[in-house]
Order: sequence, then structure tokens, then C-alpha cells
Amino acid sequence: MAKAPVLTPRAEDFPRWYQDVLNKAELADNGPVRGTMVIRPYGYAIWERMQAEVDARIKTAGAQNAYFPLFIPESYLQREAEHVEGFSPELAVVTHAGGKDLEEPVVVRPTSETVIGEFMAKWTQSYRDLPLLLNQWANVVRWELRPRVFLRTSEFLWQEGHTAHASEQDARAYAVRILHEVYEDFMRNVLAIPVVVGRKTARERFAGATNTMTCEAMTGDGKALQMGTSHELGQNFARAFGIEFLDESGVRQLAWTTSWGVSTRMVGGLIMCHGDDAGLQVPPMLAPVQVVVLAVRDEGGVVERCRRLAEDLRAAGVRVELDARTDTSLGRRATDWELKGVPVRLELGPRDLADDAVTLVRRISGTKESTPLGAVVEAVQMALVGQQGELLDRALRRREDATAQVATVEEVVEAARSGWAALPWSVLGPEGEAALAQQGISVRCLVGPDGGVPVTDDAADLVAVVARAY
RNA sequence: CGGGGAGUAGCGCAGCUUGGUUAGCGCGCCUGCUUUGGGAGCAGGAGGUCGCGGGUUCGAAUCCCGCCUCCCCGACCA
Repeated sequence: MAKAPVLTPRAEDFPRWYQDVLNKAELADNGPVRGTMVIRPYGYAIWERMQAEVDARIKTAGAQNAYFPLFIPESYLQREAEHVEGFSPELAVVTHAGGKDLEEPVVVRPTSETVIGEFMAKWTQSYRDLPLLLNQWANVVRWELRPRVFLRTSEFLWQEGHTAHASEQDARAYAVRILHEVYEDFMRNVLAIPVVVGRKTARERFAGATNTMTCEAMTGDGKALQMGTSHELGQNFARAFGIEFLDESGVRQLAWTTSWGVSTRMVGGLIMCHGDDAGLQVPPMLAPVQVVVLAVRDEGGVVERCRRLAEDLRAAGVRVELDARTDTSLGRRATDWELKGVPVRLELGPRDLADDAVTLVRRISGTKESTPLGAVVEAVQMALVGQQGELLDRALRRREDATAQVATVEEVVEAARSGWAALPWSVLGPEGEAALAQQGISVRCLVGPDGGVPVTDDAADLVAVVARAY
């Protein structure tokens, strides 16, 4: 008799499977207030690894970290018409504090363009002050109607970059640079998620932006997930907040700003892109635990040998954890580490020890082989590289297989049942986009014929990537 | 806000139609022994204002009225 599956099979009920993974891999719980989440230590360790990798790339791109307040005067939001209109429905507003009603309500930041704009205006006097390249790691609040842990929560963690530039070209170049060198690079090479990078249509644009660019991932059930965005804000916020400078010829000019962010949603994206019926699969580059050394049983010096093995791996720069809980059965522990998606497992028991070997198990390819103890560090390092590549290849193949090249709106609807569709934007257009929206299908982004990110949305030959989205 | 569903142990559920011993089951948890190479077995044990308030009744998880909350599907969204 087969045992009951550890998780609800994905094919049976994908949302249920997602919930099961969150619980069994000990990633997160629902918080007490609707739409909030508790990120458990393993989930948070994954987020910390994401932060470290993204933060390093942001710094390489020249931005500096700072911190702006959680509370923003309500009047700030109202200074940019589209921005306030876009965010009003989901604002959490504090009207009462310190035992009395506030003179002016303060909003809990849904994003920080406004408050940062106010300070950019103070700090920007001369063209020599530009570009001003800021980033902050923070929590933000958007009162969501239909929350899902990690994917859409009322409070989430993110980084938000905000920059001011002397020219439109400079601002655009920076927004594009962040999109590719920070986000796309991180997602593809660390998360092993082959995102499609493109330009949002006017309908999908960020409230207050002149251009929104996006990284879109395909989930295991063939939907789309927006993993990160980079916006050109034109002079909209500069005008609203007075971000001005004197140029080389002494003429007063309005600055051009950008903003860009990725959030804890990426943890949900990781689960949905790479998870299988045995649980999460974490790419080695990201994994907070790359290797677990599993002592099969406490006999004949096995545990001590495992401890040394773990130390050797750690010394070689591998993120390793020792599992010497030999009072719990091997099967249970193996299953638990699979659920958590640890890419490499080293099982060491009396039999292995007698052979002076260890059993190396790969989570992603599912292979298992005996490896001499003397060569194990190198074998592990090769396995980590191999598993990283395999995960990306697999995700890329799946995305390509599940993306239909179509020519009509009818075909889009059919394709979107199980995957993505790509068709000429000239065929679809804003009218077709509105029609699809009625059926819960959206244009995820527009891409150029060469796969590049278009500079406008009315160029010829643009391809619309269309799907149902989370 | 529209349409569906559900509130009983940490989690998942049964019991309710037809009111009646001490409210049950699975998983999990604790203790002990035996185990440990793919989710261990046996024995013992802890754990409950049956969502809240009222009503009917000798007696309510169960019937009646009111309220609250949560989940799922849509519209909003990193």
C-alpha cells in the first residue's frame, strides 16, 4: 500500500498544495489580522538570502541604503493625482493616536515615492547633486481584498529604490539597468527562474509612472506572477514635490525620477515556480541550507564523522546543516528535508562508513549515489552547480512548452486555461486587452521582436505576453 | 461589495436530520519500551467555555432568533 501523499498533489488542487508546502516546510503562517503573515525562521532565512543577493546588486549599481518613516502625512499622497487615485482604495490610515484624534491623518506607507520625493527636493539643489540613488528595505501596507501568504499580503517586506536624475535619458537608463542587472540577473541566476522581462501596457502601469517595466515568472499551474518592477516616473513626482535643480547653464530644471522594487512575493514565486509534489526545491545559489548531513543512526562513530564532514564542508564555503536527530527515523527526516527543498543531502550510516563513503542525494534530479568520503567536498560543489543549472533548464523548458504562439483573441482565451499566450500587440491592442480583462486575463507585458524591452508601447512588431495572473 | 461554504482539542474532521450517560476519530504532542538504510510499532497519558449572545426544554454541540469571524470564487494589487 502506498502511503498517503505528504502534500496535496499539485495536479489535484494547486492552491491547496501551496498551502501545504507553506505549512509542512515551516515557511509561514497566517497572522491574526486578516491578510497578515508570520514568516517562520526557514521562510525568513530564504528571504534573508534574497535580500543579501539583491542588496549586493543594488549597491553595485551605485544606490545607497537609507530609511524613511512608516507614517506619511495623508496630504503627501494627494499631491500626485494618479498616485493617490491608484492607492486610495488600499490605504491603512491612522486617524487616532496618543488617545486623541489626529489633526491630519497619517497613512501607513503603501510605497514611499511621496515621502522620499519630499526629501529629494530638499537635498537636490544643483545638477552636481544628481543622480541621487537611494534604496530602502522596509515593510509596506496595502489593505488587500484577497490575500494569499507571500503572494499578496496586507503587509509585506520589500526593497524600494528611488532615484532622481538630471535627464530623462539618464533616468530611463538607470531604470533599465536595475531591471536587468539587479532583478533579471538575480531571478535568473540565483532563483533559477527564467522571467520574461518587458514593458507594461498603459492599463497595467504603476500609479503615477510614465513607464513600468516588469519581470514575469510562470508558476507551476501556468499562471503569471509579477516578480518585480522598475518604473520611470517622468517628472510627475518631481513636479508634485518640487525636486528641482540648477543645470550647467544656471537654468532651473525639474528632475526625472524612478522607483523600483521586489518583495517577499518572490518567496511565493520561488515555491510556485520550483515546487513539486514532494515540496519546495531551493536553487543552491539561494539556499540558506545547501547541504544537510544526515546521520542515519548513532552507531560506530557515525555522528562524530558526520560532524567532521559538516565542518569540512563549512570550511569549503558550503552552507551546511547537520541532522543528528537519530531518535527520529531516517525516512521522516529525509522527507522533511525534501519538503524544505534542500538541494543536496548527504546520508551517512554504518554501511557508508564501512565503505569509507557517503550517499549523496540530489533533490532536484532525484538521483542517489555513493561517493568516497575523501572526494565528497568536490562532489558536493559539483552537485550544487549541477542542480542550479538543472532547475533553470527545467523551468525554462516548462515556460517555453506552456507558452502558445497565437494570432487571435479566441486562441488567447483557450491558451490561458493552462499557460501563457504570445501574440502581436497590433492584433490585440487596448480594446482586446480590455476584453480579455473581463475574463480575468491580462497582458503581462510587451516585448520587442528581439525579446528586448520596448521603449514605447506603440512601436510596430511588439509582442504581447498574456496570461492569468496571481 | 456580489455569489458559494464553514466555525467542535495544535491541525484535519465526525456527531446535528430524529435533543438524553463522562462529546468522539485521525494526525500531532508527552512518558516508557522496542525500533531507526525512505513518513516506525506497541502501551499509557495530556489536551475542549462545541464561534458569541439570547430563547425553547427537566435536559442543547444538536431545535429557534440575532450577531461575529473565517475560507473559496470574482472586481483591486509588489
